Amino acid sequence: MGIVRKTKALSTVLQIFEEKNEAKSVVHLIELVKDKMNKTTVYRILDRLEQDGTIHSFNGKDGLKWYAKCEGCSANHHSDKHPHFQCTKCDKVECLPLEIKIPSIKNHKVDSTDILLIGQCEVCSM
Amino acid sequence: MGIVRKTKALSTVLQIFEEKNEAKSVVHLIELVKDKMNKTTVYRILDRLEQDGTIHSFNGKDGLKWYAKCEGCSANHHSDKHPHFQCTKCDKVECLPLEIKIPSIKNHKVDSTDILLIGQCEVCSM
DNA sequence: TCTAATTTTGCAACTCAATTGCATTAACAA
DNA sequence: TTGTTAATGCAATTGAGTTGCAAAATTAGA
Repeated sequence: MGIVRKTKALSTVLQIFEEKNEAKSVVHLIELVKDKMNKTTVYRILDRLEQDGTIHSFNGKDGLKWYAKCEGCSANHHSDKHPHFQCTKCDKVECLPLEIKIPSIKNHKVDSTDILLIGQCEVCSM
Repeated sequence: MGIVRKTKALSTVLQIFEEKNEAKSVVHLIELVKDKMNKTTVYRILDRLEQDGTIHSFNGKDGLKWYAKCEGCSANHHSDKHPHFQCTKCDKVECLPLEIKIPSIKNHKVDSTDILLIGQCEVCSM
């Protein structure tokens, strides 16, 4: 069960994802809202939003957890198979609107993929 | 600078990677050698071996750091672009001898990739 | 609108992987 | 064998993420 009640803390977090379609690390999110709510609350809201399929999570290059808004996902179906790109200079993460073909692997059942491309983003590669 | 001196602790760790070509999490490695050396030593040896290109590291599905022996890598060139597969049931990780085609991304420079496939391995999918 | 049920939050304490500083020990070149 | 310095052990620390519990906020129903 995900979101049940609409609270102030919830809309604060939701707004961050809605005003700019950009991935955010949990650490950064906590920093952004630190005057408005406790870090535990941030973790719990993110959990609930992910259960509802509103956002999806993935691991950044340093092992930190990141979240981004889902496009066309729901609680029962999560199409978070798209790859992410993280810049080594500015650390920003982008969701890439690409399908990456994963060849099937003998005797293995692949449920999900976690693909992170690491390099220099548009701004930092100039 | 990677490995300079050949110590007992070093060969203990190296032997683990050599006797079985299997990825290991740092946590598991520390457990394996806990009677022979300090965990700090394990972390430092892994660092040095990675700098030399003897092993490569990647993040497992739970954010833990894993290491595996490199095939055809050196200190200056690291061909760790191969994907890894982690089983949701037994947690084991395999290095997959596959090339995954990454389409080039406009105005981005991709230096490396971090691809983790998650599912059930040969043993656990039966 | 008021009340009761229950979800959500804040706070403090905790877990656990990973790192750091420093004194001691071990490797090895000369 | 000795001196240099890399490597190690140990204790303390960092930082992300989690947990338990009491207090506060939301919401459904009267």
